[in-house]
Amino acid sequence: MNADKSLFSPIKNRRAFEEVSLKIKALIFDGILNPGDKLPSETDLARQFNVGRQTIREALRILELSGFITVHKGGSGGPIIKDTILNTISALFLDAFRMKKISLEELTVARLEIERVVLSYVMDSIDDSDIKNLQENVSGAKKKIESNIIATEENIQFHKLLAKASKNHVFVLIVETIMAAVADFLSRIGPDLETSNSVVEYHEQILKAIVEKKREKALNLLEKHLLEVRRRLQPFIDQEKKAG
Amino acid sequence: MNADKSLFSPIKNRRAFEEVSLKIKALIFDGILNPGDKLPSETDLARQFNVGRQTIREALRILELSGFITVHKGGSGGPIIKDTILNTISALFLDAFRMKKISLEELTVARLEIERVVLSYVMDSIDDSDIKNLQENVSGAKKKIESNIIATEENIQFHKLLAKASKNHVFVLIVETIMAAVADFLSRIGPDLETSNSVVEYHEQILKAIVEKKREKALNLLEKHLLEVRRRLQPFIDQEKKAG
DNA sequence: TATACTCAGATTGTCTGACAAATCATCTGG
DNA sequence: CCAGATGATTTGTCAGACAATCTGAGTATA
Repeated sequence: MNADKSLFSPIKNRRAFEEVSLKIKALIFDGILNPGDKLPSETDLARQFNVGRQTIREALRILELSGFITVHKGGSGGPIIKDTILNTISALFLDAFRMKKISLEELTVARLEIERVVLSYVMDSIDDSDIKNLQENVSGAKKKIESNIIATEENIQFHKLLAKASKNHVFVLIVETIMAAVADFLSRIGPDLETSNSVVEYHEQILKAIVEKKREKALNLLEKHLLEVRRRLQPFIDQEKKAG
Repeated sequence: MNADKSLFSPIKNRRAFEEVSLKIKALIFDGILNPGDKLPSETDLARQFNVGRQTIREALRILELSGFITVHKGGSGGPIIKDTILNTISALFLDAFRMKKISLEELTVARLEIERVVLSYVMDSIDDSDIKNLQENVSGAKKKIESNIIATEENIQFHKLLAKASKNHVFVLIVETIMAAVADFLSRIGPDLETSNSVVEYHEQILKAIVEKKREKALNLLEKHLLEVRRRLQPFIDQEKKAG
């Protein structure tokens, strides 16, 4: 029964707008269309593909949501090829988290393990530019805390910068995705100033250990930091389980 | 300059179809619409939202691509709420891989590290049903090999089943995503029968070690297996670097 | 009774034409 | 050289129409 599928592929089930979006995607994959390039206007595309404008628009919606293009209104506007496709993935993951397909506990467990791995790569691959970015992040966060302002944004960013220092796009993608979900959750519970301060202090120590090339110390600090985060989230995890 | 954004949020920059898709998404998040539920027809939705049908269609395209709904033609067809949103993420990741935003080397490195972590969780959380699935997978692959048929599909599936046994949806998602990219790559280079056979033998040994609860042995086997895979891919990694 | 066929209704898929809104490049007056 | 008006371009949206497709009920047939 499995053989049928490979022997008789569907004749032509695709809708026109799918066909169009696939064709444009193929042009991008093949390097014929490159980031920054402008696509023709909707009317032109409709004429060239010999379909209606509505069909083109639905194809553009797909390409837009997939992160391949952005669309601008007005004179000399229109669709242009984007260079960043990666960040669109986090949005979908966040949807999944919101739909409770992923629990807070699963998220924190996975985060702990993955960040540990990432940090061990960071120890070998970090460069001066990464260190500078991280230092600016921490000092910016400290400044906020001194003015009694919660530094959630910087604290999330710290982990993304760390991932970037691993020089592996897969790690970057995974961490960004996880942190997007974490940020969404934090925005709902609203962390207090004292927590935010404690987090910044951990970040500072971790960064210091990284700069001093003290591998074990950095890993231990990260683990303590994330376990501490986990401890603070525990009530919510319990609550989720009870509601589940 | 950052404050502006939070103090004065845009009045109403959203396009109508975005508004519609967000509203429907919200209904799903809030549990008012549940998987299996049917949405009204496009014409009805247009009337209820007081917009044109084209606007509704563009909103539906977004929801469809995001994995929230499927759409069926014909009588008593129309859009219905889906229950699986997770698998749509792999598709986007695959796009990123194809666009060379992610290199084969980054992918194999990340895979090695993540599968190692996942396996260590599997050792504690695996149950009889998982073991049964894995055993069926391996025996199915062996049968194929005996008939001189390459068992790529089963070999990919093995790692997904392993992730599932970790009982953590985040791990499942990450592994499925990575394996989708691996499968795409393998389909392009077409692995030979001998490689496929070697892979199946590794899987068999790994599964045996898991069942026997020999943690270290299982982890060592997995590492050897993935390093072996890496070795076989090395020519392509070099080639990619040269082309870079 | 059970099976196969037909047909009407519903729904998506697509095209065309139209107009409003937004944006940019250019021109114009100071 | 700069500020504002202006026209052209392009997206965003609506309305109406028709084809393609699917469902399900009804009907004929064995």
